[in-house]
Amino acid sequence: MRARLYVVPMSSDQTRTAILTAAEKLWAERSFGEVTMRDIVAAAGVNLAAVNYHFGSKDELLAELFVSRTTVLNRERFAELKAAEEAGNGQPSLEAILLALVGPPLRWCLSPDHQMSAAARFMTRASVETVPPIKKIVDREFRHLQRFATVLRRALPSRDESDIYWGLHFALSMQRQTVTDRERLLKLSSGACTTDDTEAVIKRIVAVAEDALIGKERKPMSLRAAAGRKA
Amino acid sequence: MRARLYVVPMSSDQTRTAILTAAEKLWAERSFGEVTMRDIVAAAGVNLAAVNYHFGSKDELLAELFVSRTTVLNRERFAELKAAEEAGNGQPSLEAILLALVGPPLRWCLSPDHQMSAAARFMTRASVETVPPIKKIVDREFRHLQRFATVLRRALPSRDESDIYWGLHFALSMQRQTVTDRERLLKLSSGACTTDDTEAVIKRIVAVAEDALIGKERKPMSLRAAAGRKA
DNA sequence: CTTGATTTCATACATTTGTTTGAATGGCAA
DNA sequence: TTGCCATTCAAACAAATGTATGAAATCAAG
Repeated sequence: MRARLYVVPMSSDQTRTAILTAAEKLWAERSFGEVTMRDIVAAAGVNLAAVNYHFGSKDELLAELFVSRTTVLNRERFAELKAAEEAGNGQPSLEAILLALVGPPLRWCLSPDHQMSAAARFMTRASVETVPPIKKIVDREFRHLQRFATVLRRALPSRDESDIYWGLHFALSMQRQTVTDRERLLKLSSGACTTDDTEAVIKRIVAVAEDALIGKERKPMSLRAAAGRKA
Repeated sequence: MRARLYVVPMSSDQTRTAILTAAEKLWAERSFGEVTMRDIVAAAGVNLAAVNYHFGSKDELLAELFVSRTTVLNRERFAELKAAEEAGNGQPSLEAILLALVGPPLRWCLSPDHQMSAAARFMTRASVETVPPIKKIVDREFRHLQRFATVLRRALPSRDESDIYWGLHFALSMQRQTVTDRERLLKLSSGACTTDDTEAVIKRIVAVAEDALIGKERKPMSLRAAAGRKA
């Protein structure tokens, strides 16, 4: 083909976007330190100096990308939550709350759109990253989770504080590990655990999280020695 | 103090152990690439060349450490599983199976012993690492999880293949995220979610995993719009 | 077309990285 | 002691990393 010996300059925004896209894709699969600037610019098809020119530094690129995604994710979550609140006259159902919490990131991850899928994996990977710019942003995330805790508390007045937070923690645990381990789970189960039906997966996780939060007024039927009650 | 200007040579084993201990502690908190050999040898109080001399390379150090911990962890898990099988005349209870799966790593993590605690965090961090030597070892882990899947299948003959693996996945999800997010959860809940009572935490996770695996013959009582059945 | 600001580019820079080297040190058996 | 092997050590190595530089190229306005 008529290879471009000299790359035709993109409009500034195109270069920025190309970098962000490439970086996200790479960081979705490898950790921050393992992805070099040269990897990024190669994948983006731009010059090495472009990252520093447009973002200042590698750290700032990561921060900007992470903030950007976090903002969108939170917007989606709270939009769903708000819709559920209105549908329930101010008091959303437990199921609706959990759907608003774990639905958006799972839909990203399981989406056939590679970009969204990468975004979800990037976010979960970045949130365990210990590089300074991330830690700061992740800490800010607390505020958002607190709001979910508040709504959950109202929906489950009989449960005490720790039950609420443990339930929140378990819901997020399943969501996050599903994002990161989707492939592994598929292999482990020899293909039994597909994630083709996104909403089915989400419902499955929400159902378990519901049970975790509601507690056990369920009585077992099968072969189970009397499960020790919480000491 | 009488500082050793020239470090008194340790017996070979002491140096090896010091390196392993230091590396594990550092890798429990930062990712593979973010911890340098100089960090490790400084923390271990040994010479820079010691790592290469005793382990060959940074990769091999990581691999040896990871294999070592994995071996011990699996031994503990299967010892508990075997004990449960014998106690149940070949058929361990669902609770016992899950206890054998998530109990050991959680006991490590929540242990007051800093070494064990670091080991647990190191393992979960390492298992998401993408550096080649780890990927190979993690893949080998499949065999072990398969054995848990087999036992679970026998304990729950009515549930189909995917339910078993999803349940396994959820149990491990909660276990892993609890190991990595213990501190965050404590802060998020303003101290409500303590992990002082290790066995209580384990029971909590096992209980949720049980519910996930048994399914829902529970009927809700509270304010819940008819939960949409799987479309 | 010319001008001036913006963006791209090849190249170079200073650090930091994992690793290697060869001399020095220690313990221990002969 | 002597000699030998394993270990430790300071120093240096090449390679890779993030960043900076100044010239070239591009674009938009006059």
